[in-house]
Amino acid sequence: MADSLNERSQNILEAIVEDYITSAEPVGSRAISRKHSFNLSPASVRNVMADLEEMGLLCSPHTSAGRIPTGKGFQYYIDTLLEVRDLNQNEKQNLRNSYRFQNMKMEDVMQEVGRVLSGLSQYTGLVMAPKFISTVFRQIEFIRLSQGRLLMIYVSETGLVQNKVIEANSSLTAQDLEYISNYLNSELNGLSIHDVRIKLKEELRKDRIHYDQLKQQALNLSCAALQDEVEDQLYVSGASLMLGQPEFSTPEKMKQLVQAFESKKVLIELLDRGQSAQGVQIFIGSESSDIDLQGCSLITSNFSNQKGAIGTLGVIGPVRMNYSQVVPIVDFTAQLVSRVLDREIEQN
Amino acid sequence: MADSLNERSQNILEAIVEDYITSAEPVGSRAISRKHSFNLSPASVRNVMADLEEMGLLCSPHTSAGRIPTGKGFQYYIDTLLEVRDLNQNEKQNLRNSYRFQNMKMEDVMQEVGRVLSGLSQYTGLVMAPKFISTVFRQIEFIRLSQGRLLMIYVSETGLVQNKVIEANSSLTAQDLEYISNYLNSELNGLSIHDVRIKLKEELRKDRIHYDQLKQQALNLSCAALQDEVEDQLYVSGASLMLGQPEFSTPEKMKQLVQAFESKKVLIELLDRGQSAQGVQIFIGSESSDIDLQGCSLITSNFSNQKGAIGTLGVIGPVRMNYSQVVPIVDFTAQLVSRVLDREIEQN
DNA sequence: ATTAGCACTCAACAGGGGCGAGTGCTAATA
DNA sequence: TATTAGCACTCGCCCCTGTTGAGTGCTAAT
Repeated sequence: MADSLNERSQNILEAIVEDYITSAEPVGSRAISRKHSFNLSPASVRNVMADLEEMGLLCSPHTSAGRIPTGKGFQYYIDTLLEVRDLNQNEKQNLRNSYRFQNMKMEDVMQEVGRVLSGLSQYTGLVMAPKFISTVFRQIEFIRLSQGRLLMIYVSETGLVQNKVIEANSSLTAQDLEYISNYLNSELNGLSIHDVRIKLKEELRKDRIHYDQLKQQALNLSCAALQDEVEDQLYVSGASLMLGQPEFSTPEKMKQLVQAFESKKVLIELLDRGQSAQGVQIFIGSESSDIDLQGCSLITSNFSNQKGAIGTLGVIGPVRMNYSQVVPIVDFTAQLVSRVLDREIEQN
Repeated sequence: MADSLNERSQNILEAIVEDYITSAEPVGSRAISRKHSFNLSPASVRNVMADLEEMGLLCSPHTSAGRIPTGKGFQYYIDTLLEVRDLNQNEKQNLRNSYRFQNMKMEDVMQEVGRVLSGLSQYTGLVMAPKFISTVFRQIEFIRLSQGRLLMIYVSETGLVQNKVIEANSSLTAQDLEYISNYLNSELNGLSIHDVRIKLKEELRKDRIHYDQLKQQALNLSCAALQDEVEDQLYVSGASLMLGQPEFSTPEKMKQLVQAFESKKVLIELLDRGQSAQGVQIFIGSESSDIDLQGCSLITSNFSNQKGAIGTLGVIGPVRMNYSQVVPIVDFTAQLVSRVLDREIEQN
């Protein structure tokens, strides 16, 4: 239905959205008529604006103010009016140079990506590391802490390190632990955690009374170590940049925003929603959705290595965000990070 | 000099500080005269107040407002008037129950401590993990990533896991790496990183042309792995609680505060300053000190295990903070955490 | 030494008028 | 018939004003 807009209405809507993006203030008919050479008088523009308002694409904060785009208006703009140009070689190279991944461990790479995304966009950068369950097993080690407590260290294909403390009432010697980890490392190498879990279940079922006590132990331990879900890791960078945006200039809005960023839960849910999709995705935090992120938009893209471990990165900013600038940055960064992940994998 | 205050002045100063702590508003002579049974008229109180103002312990925001304590005033209050009562057994048990450390890895313990500190105090909780250089070596592992790149995993005595990517142009086999880590684990076990570094330097100097190629490699690798300084890990919890405090209710103050919390640098510097001291320390962010943390006070205490790895935890709140409530919490928590760290160490 | 009394100060609040940006409607125009 | 000039109207914003009330400093009396 919204596609039934004629060209003039589209042009005017586009002009309003873009003016609003730069000014953050209601846009009046006079400004549109003057700045953009439509050769239309303010009065004509007003007529079109009234139509757009009726359609729910614009609204006016009060009678004598200009119009601002509604969530729906932004949605329409993004869906049908926004043209995202690709970066040229020069810009790509600049972006590549912004990131310094040399000899960085995975956590630092994630953090660096967030920082750079935030710095380039001047909004808040988000990076969610690949979920534990989607990572590919590379190596596991057990280290004895105090009596009955082991430290498990897990390394994924891409060099992501996880550790966990597990209870183990039996007293295993250092040799036992070495044997166990060797056994697991040879058995589980190259499987995703998801597949690891399936395999472990099978093995445990098959060998209820295992001939080899130590192998039995190994299965038990790895079950304890790899079964539970691991909290998602989310890196938030440049949260304070959002506080500079006029839409969040009141103390209440600020507090709300900082709370939302701090708990991370809402953000993770939002990022999860885009995990199945490909390419850049845009979420508009309209009035309907989460209260915590009212007035925010999210531009995300997934990154992944060839083995399928998927993470998400993106930028969160005000709805009134410079989409045409940020979208290509997010897009290309996701590609870059995917390549970095693959670099970690041993070529054979 | 400030100690030359007579008893009445002290009482009045104390009353003002405590009123101000609960109300966050300038305290007038009338209120003091009425609420606290000094049997003094407002006029007499005013005379004393004028003296205290002259001494720099109080100030008035404007002529017709009450008085508020200056930084110096708070300092005096803390140094000579504040009585910190110990927690009774009941309260200690409650505090113990607030923390659930079972089967938590170190990072999670740190985070949990921050969360609970923040929750109990209703201010912002800070935890700085023991510095890398002060930790005691327990185990090191090397995992091959791609061609020429190794992942080093280091575990400290208390189960703190660090990892790092290092360049290694030589091509070492898995067996080589195992040999190397075994060698290092036996050589370096129980030494602090500080001592490890000294030992490595010595060894390298001694065996410039080492008879054993692999041992030489081991020394080189561990040098690369353990030489650099590692970024301090700081956990900040409940930053948004600070934004609810009236002293940070303006947008500018909020932004400033969030920025300071986000960069962490200022906080780390501040926490570092207290690392050498014992027991609870209080820093008042007076006008003179860091601009970023104006209006903030910091209550910290160090925690450590028997081997000497030192970390710091604490609470940051407005200068107008409830010291008598928060100080014992910070104190006892530090003791608790120290005990948890020791629990990790193998008893032999 | 303490206190009652009094004049004074000043932030906070509410009301009112002018300004200006912007709108909707209507009638004239190409 | 689509466009536009003109005009009355709306309403947020700003500035000025007067009032209120909490609190002070000073002085003289106790």
